[in-house]
Amino acid sequence: MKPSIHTLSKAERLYKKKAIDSLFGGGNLSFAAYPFRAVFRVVEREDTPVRILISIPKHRLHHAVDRNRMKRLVRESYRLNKSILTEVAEQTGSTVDIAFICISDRVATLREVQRSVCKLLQRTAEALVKNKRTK
RNA sequence: ACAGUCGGACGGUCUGUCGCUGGUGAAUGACUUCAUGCGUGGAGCCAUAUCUCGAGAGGAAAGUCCGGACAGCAUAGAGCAUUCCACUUCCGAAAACAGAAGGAGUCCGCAAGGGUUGAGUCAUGCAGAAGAAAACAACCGCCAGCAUCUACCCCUAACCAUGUAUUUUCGUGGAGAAAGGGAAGGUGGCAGGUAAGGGUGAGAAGGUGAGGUAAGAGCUCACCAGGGAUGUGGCGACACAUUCGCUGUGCAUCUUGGAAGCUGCAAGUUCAUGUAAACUGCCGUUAUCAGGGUUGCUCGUCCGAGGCAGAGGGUAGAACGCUAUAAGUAUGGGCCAUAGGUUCAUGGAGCCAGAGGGUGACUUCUGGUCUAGAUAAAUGACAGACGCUUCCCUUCUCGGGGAGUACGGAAUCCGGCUUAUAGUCCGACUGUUUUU
RNA sequence: GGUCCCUUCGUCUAUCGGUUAGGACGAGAGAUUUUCAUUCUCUAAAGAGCAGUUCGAUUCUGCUAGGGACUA
Repeated sequence: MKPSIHTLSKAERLYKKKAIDSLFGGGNLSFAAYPFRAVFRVVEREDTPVRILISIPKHRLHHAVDRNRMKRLVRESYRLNKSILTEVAEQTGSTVDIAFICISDRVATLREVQRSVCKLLQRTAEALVKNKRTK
């Protein structure tokens, strides 16, 4: 096992404006698991199997310090648990764009964030498998 | 001891595991080029699920309230507007400011201290409600004069009573005119004087008291507040003295002096990708005016054959700007009274640039270097220990346990201001109480 | 990041520094009606917060909080 499996480089992040517009514009599937909501979309295979985006609305957490803290917690829990989704995506041979959106008004603990992110990743993986079967 | 004032400094530390950003060196891979004995080797450049090394938020990074650097555009000139500043002197590691320091006036505080600001007001306009009136006047009221009236009061003749006395007369008391005199009063009278009073208000002709007057009035005087002039002191704001009776409050406008070109790193530059030189309406096209530049307007001036508006189409990826090309420490000294910080010098090892030496690893000299540079936006997460504050148990300490450990995250860069901050430290002071 | 703007009854809004802050919709009470609706009458209800300037602040100034627009 390679030591660098829990990583998060720029290639794993979603930063192109077009991709973000299509992710939020069309009717893509979404799940909610407090304190987060996930939106995802399956596209043709590119370099990386999964690309993520984290969004903390300013009108929910006013201070920049709180937003930074929340975003870092999400990044950390995704980094430690991303194998749930990446393995499925590798098998199906497509790229998944997924966005995590904060729907909480206060800063959560690491345990809450980790539970939420794991749940969202599992449900996304299930939906991905189902989507491939229907095809 | 308690309470308080001002100024300044700090604002966690260590270990482990896993990550992020950009960088040095190595390794691997792709491409270009040179050499070639076609096996490869050298150089350049790019990349990374690799390795190594060291770096990575603040005192306010915040608010965006001032000012500057920097960038683009603009800039012959004249006039008029507009905005900002406004007690005074002075200051700088580049400059500027609404900044710092010292000083002045004024208000608050027992005090240490703190807040605040007067450019000018001659002319113009306004001032709700209340009040007679908001400064021009008018009204009520007060007052000497003139006219007129009086049933009231006083004096007096005649008259009555009484006393004295021969009588005239005289004294006392009463009564008393339509005549006379006096005093006082009246009149919705006349023509005047009235900065007292009319109690309301932020403000009522500067305030208080005395004199004065028909009544009053800085009309006069004393004291106090302000202003003008003169003199003295001060660089100055101002202060003090003398003198002049000069004196309502607030706001706006106006006037005076000074300053200001506009936009802001999403400025601006380059590469890549892509589209519509199409459509509709209006104005104009060779001699005067469509339109544009000239900071907001006008004049003037320059350009000028296309311009303006509507409705739409397309891109939004990357690089530069951009964080010096290049590091942290140890010792000693100076400065800020001290805490902490800052600066200078030196030492050895390190890095960068240039020059020189050596076949080469490398080395010598000179100069420099104290470092965040992300871009859907890194600087982190978790665990443990320590430190600090406070509480409880034990109590001489030691020790054990619980709780807390703030405000807040760079976005081109600096100098200020303002606002938010758990806790700690240093210096200079003030007041009260107790003891000596 | 930069440049600007706005906060007034429950909602939408008006206001030249000077009354008891006006209006519409909505709410409540009453009248009309057999009842409901309509209609009519009446009532309650507001200056984002804290300071400053002023005799007096919703209005002017500063700070704080919240909301919005434009800008490659």
